[in-house]
Amino acid sequence: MTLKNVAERAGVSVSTASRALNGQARKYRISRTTEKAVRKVADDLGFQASQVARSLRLKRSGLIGVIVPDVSNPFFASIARQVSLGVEASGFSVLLGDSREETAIEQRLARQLRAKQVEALLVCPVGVSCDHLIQLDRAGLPVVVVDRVFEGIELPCVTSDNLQAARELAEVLIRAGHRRIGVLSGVRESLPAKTRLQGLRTAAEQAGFTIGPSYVAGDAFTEQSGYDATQELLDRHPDLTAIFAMCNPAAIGAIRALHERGYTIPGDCSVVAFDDHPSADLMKTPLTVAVQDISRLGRLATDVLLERLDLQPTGHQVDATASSPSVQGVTARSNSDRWQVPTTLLKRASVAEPCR
Amino acid sequence: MTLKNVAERAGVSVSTASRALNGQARKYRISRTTEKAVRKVADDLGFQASQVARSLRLKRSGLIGVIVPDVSNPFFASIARQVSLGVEASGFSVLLGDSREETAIEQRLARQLRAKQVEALLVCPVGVSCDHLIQLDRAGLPVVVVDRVFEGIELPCVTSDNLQAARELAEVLIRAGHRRIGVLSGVRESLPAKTRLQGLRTAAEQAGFTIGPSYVAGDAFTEQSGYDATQELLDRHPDLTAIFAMCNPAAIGAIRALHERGYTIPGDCSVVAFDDHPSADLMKTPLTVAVQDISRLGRLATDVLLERLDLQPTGHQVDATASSPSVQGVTARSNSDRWQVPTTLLKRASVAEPCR
DNA sequence: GGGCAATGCACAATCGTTTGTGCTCTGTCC
DNA sequence: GGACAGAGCACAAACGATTGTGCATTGCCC
Repeated sequence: MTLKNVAERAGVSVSTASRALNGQARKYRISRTTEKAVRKVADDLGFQASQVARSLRLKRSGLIGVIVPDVSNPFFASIARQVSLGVEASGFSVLLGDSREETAIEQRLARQLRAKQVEALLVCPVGVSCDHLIQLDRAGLPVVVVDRVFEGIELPCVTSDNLQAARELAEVLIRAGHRRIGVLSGVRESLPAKTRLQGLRTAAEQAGFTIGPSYVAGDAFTEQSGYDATQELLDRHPDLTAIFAMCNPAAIGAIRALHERGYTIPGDCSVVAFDDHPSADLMKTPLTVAVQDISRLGRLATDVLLERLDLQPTGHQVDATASSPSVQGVTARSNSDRWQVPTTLLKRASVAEPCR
Repeated sequence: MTLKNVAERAGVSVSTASRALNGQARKYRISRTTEKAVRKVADDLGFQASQVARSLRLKRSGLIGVIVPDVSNPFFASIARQVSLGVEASGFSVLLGDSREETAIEQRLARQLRAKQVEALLVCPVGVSCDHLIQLDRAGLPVVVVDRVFEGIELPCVTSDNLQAARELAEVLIRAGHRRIGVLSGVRESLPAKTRLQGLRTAAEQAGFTIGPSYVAGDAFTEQSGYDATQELLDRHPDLTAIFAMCNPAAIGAIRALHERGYTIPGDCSVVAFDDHPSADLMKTPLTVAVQDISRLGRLATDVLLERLDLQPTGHQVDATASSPSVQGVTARSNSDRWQVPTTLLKRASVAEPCR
């Protein structure tokens, strides 16, 4: 079914058929009679214009690339979902890429998606570098980075308000009296990890103590890393009274490690973490957590993306504020913007006063 | 960067450049010198052939559509992931669609994806009908259905071995002595729900009792449905001693409902369910479950898809067997095939002998 | 009735590839 | 030296849409 078929069967030229179907009838003075006729034929034949041909001509693919480290992780799945739903209204579809937490794959995917002519790229980067993304952006492919931000990244970034969240989370521990707090870090060089650590340390300083480097372990946002880091911390500081996990999987790992060592939570060791778990209330150890508003994160990212494409955002206006006035000098483009989404603190039973 | 630019800069024609880059040099007697020259220029310019133009010409988009009811559900996310990883090697990308559990949206997405010229569609249908999918398939767009299968669907389907799984799960309850078993059904008309119920009933019959319709409630694979259905069942049969949930979310809903009523698990009521939960061992109520091998499900579906596209499956051979000899007569095409993946039974503390 | 505006549509170029065919050389052999 | 084979490449037609422009026809007015 091509437009040509429709045109022939309607007894008009291809151009007329095209205009009739695209609502350009008035503009090009196609008579109502002709318009209806074409429409009817198209309906009867079940005609669907080839987006490929259309893309070629219009130089607009209607495709948005989304690259995440692991789609089966609900956090990223939710983001992918929000983007998918958000851009759909504007006629876009989402091309999905799973980088399996590897920068090399991320790069390959980015190239592959570019070849498919995606009009924009939304990436949750995996590694510590994203020169390839910056290059793409410079080459004219709008890139938006979500969650795993880096410093001086020169790309529009959407994240949670990690500083504030970390501070609040830390204060829960500090007010309960904890001073020897172990930190399960995510990817060290990533901005979320750095910012959260900074938030924690700020809170500690205000309470009159510091958290030394030996109290920080781990280097990935994974359960395994949380488990290993906890073991490491407990070896180094058997007198640890609390654990501050930078993501939920790490907290799960910590719980496993603590259980293995016979520690009770929060009796022997309190635990707080970033990100909630859908059925947290049914867990043996209901964690006190800083909840990221994932769907808002996804929506915001989508809006930033659509804005960069000069399209109307999807209805829910971009309600976060660009925070940092300007990053590292460089060109004063809008792509040094940072967008932040507030988090919610959820107190649960995993924090008690230290008994040691 | 178009091929034309490359060609000009290399001092050759577009056709020569094309062939040089596509490994057709030998076939069309392009000299090695020219070939290398073209390659170099392309590299220098960072040339990437437009997949859009290429698609138009070759009538192959390199796109696979994946439609699931809810990407943020780890079950579907995992499937999407496997497909994404599996087809990537063959140069395909995945176009993602989220039907939000609504047939109307599913239909719209299917049309939209078809317009984008996807070469195949993998769908986890939401509703009770999928005529639109059958139509697409008839129209030449290969469709593969996963998980939410229907009877007489006339499309290749990939599911878990629900009959066997349900039987095993039921036997855990029956051996413990349960006879009054409440069933939290998923979408009633869906084959998974029917098959699982059948498996349960078969096991019951062998044990010499039956499960009447009043012991079955619920009509969706969701937590809410599980919660409501549990309340309903307990109202109808206060003497219920066990609950058989057809999916994990429903089981979670059941747990909530049971807790609300002050029932203990498994003291007052045992619970078994389909699908596991990643950190099930950390739950207050570790459920006995039939675990679907989701990634194998996804891989198998991908392979079936690639086979329908006449491509080599992705390495891991299609190891499940087409079970039903033939469905409902109709054309003896291969698209009446059923593929099944075995499940694993995981016994945990949620089952005890009935005390009432 | 001739001029002019408005109406209604078709022609053809274009987007960036792929690919069948045909043209021009160069060298070899008789 | 002319025929001929083969090597090496260019031409041009697709693929299926969009869109600027130009060609008819009609109606109206003076």
